[in-house]
Amino acid sequence: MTATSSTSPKSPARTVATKRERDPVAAKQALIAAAVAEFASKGFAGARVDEIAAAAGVNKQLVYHYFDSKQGLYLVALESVYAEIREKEQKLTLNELEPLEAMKQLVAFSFDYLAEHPEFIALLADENRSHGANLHESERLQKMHSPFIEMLEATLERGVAAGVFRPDFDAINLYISIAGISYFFFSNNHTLSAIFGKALDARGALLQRRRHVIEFAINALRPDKDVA
Amino acid sequence: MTATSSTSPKSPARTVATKRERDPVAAKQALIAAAVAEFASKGFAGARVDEIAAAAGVNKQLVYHYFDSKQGLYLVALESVYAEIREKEQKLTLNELEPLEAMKQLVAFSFDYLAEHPEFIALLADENRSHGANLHESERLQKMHSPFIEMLEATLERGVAAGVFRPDFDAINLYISIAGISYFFFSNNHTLSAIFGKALDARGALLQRRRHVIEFAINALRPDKDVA
Amino acid sequence: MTATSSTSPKSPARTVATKRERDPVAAKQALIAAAVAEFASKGFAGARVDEIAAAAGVNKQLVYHYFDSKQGLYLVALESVYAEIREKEQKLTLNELEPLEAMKQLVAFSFDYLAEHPEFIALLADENRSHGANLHESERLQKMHSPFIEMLEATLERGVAAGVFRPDFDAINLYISIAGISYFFFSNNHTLSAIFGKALDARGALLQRRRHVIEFAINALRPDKDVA
Amino acid sequence: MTATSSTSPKSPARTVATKRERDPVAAKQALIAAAVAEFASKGFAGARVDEIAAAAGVNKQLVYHYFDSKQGLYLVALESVYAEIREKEQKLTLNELEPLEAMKQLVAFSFDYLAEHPEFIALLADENRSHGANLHESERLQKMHSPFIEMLEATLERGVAAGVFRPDFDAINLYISIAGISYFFFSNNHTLSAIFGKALDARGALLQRRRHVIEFAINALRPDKDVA
DNA sequence: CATGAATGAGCATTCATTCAT
DNA sequence: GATGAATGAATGCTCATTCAT
Repeated sequence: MTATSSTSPKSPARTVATKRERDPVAAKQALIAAAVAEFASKGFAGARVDEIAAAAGVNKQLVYHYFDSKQGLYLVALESVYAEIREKEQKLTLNELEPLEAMKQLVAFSFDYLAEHPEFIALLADENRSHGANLHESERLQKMHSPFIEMLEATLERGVAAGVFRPDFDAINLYISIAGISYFFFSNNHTLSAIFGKALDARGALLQRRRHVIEFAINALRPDKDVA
Repeated sequence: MTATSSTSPKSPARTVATKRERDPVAAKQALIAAAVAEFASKGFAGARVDEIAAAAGVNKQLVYHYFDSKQGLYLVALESVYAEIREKEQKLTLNELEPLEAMKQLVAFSFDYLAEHPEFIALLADENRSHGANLHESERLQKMHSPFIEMLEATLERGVAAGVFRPDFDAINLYISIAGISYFFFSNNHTLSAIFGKALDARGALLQRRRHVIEFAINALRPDKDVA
Repeated sequence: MTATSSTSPKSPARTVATKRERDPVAAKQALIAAAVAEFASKGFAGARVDEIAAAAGVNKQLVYHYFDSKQGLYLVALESVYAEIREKEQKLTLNELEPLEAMKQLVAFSFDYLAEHPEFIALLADENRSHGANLHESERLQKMHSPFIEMLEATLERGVAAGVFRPDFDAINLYISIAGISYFFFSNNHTLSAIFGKALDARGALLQRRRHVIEFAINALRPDKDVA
Repeated sequence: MTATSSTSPKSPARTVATKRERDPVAAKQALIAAAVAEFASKGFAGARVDEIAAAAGVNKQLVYHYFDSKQGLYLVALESVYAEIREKEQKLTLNELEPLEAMKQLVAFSFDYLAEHPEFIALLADENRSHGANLHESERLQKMHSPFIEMLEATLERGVAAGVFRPDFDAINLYISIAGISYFFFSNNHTLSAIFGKALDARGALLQRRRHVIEFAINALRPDKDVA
């Protein structure tokens, strides 16, 4: 990666002293990206600082320079995956859609995001095994409130008002249920495939699951009857 | 746990107690129990053979004597937690209940089991991070077919026939959805608590979730309308 | 090996109580044979008691029962290979041959024995690395005087008297030289093969070496001149 | 040995001495020297990485840093002893001597080198027990062709041409014989001493053997007769 | 900032040996 | 005697982290 190229070792005029041969920001980003990948595939304990540095193409010392410790790097990696999903969530604009369609998009989004970000799931799993210790430590993470839950709440209310959603569900439980039907499929894809003897990571199974998830969630939300 | 059971010192007065109750089966069980706990709380890579042996109250070498390697012990630990849930599943007798009630019990069971067995979730998570590698290796695990899915299928069919369940869902997707709404709540309890700023592991939150889960699932299963 | 067969567990009359289900002598022999092989191929430190017992088809405990320790077994193994060569040496009857022919046979014997007993060389090498520690410990080994050296001495004297051997060599130095030209070829066969890029363990190389060895030794022994 | 050399503390007054002289080359050399000694006296399997590092006065991890594994260190140790003898051999200049004298020097050299380098013998022995496995692996070792054999061949040819050596011996066999009469004396010094009840490692025995070795070899090389 | 060297604590695993049955 | 269980002291090797340049 960030190779040693970058020419000009001793340029006659070192105008900008702050920016030397390497780009600190790029190095940092490379480390975080490598960390996310390594922590996701090996877990915190299984991940190796050496390999993260090597994968990022930087010296191991930089890890300690920038992040103090393996733990520190893990924290930033965690923040980075959270930041990314929050950013994606921001882009959802549902207020103009009618409740049913908006809800479908929310369900679809939570499915699609997980489908494309297995590292998010892996990091979450490790974080939960350690009782969310890092989450509690990070102030930044605390502040990254999810707009998703608010959109969901707004959409839910609109739908209830419009009579297309049943009023029994609170937003948090609904969120967990909607996320859960997608999350479990991805988080446990391998064990489920083994148990059912069916390749649930195949393209077909994925698309089929996506349809089911939306249908299942929407149906659960439907009001009891269209009482006359 | 630490096999302190083992009643009956045989002779009422044993002047010099044998240093250790020589009981291979107990030692093995103690190791497995300790392994389940350690692997669940630290993950495979984070778990320490030393600590497992210490927790089991046996010599570390016995791990290798009985299980060949840390990996071997992990495999048996995994099998043991699977065996336990399969055993519990066997005890469910739903054929005499009417479909709706049977389905409620299935949903409740999948919630209650996870509530009481956080180590099951933790081991599953680690296993999925490694792409179910151990699951694939173990023949015993392959043979531990879940009766749950069959019960679910039978119940689903009965309910569809009786007109109380919609016919659109296949059993596998339904299973994943039902399991998912419970699983995600427990597997991600800590991160969810942090995000929502709400103690989701509190007794009240648990009971409330349980009610929601059943209601959500049952509702999703309801047929489209009671068309006249 | 020494299988569990051996029938008749509870014969009505256990006349000979000393000989039970197994044959202690056979077990001991099997252990020694296995030990010779294992120690020869792995060295003392590299040899594994477990594997020796397994190869002998007996329980590991027997090693300690019969030989006290790994070291004890090694000692007996060493004695056994010495005993074997001494026994073979005993069978040489050279007094009736004329000195030259007798000497040729001595040289040939020392070559042939080594050719057929690589384990002897291997054990000697390990023993010498540890400064012959075991040799010094064993009284039995001390007593196993080699008849070879005496035969050599007698033959040498006869030849000198007959004018066919030069008188300058003492028997011990001669013995070492004769043994050395064969021993080095076998003991260092692999490194020599590597250095010379030639398979010195091939049948042809062996026969050629045998001829050379005899010729070289006999020639060295020839008196200075047939001075008139 | 323990790299205490390293003169020059540069600045005359260094208030706080650096904890350890940071000198990779010295550390490496110290490790190799310690490895040669340890492997020679204990064999590969008996040698302890801990003790090698301790003897070299460096951290154990450096073994793995520089040599990857115990095996890797062993290989380098082996290469180092080979390199040393090759270097010594290079210094022999025999072309100007007459064949007989040159041959005497060759024989004497092969005796003297072994006399002074018991570790060479010990490492060779272990290497041969493992069928020269390491020798085959090392490219560097393959390339360290011995000039000795070529000198021997040249000297032999010159002597044959001059009529002072018999023409029957090929250089390889001759090399093995010459090396063998010295090697065996040293390699098996302890067992020979035990068998003969004579301290063959004593100064006197050594000198006497040296004389014998030269005489024996030269005599073996003499042509059949000074035929008139 | 960058780099290789160095450290120390720890980790899975091995092994000769002993114990209990 | 025979067997599996058990032990404790290692043993080769790893890893996060720090140092020196």
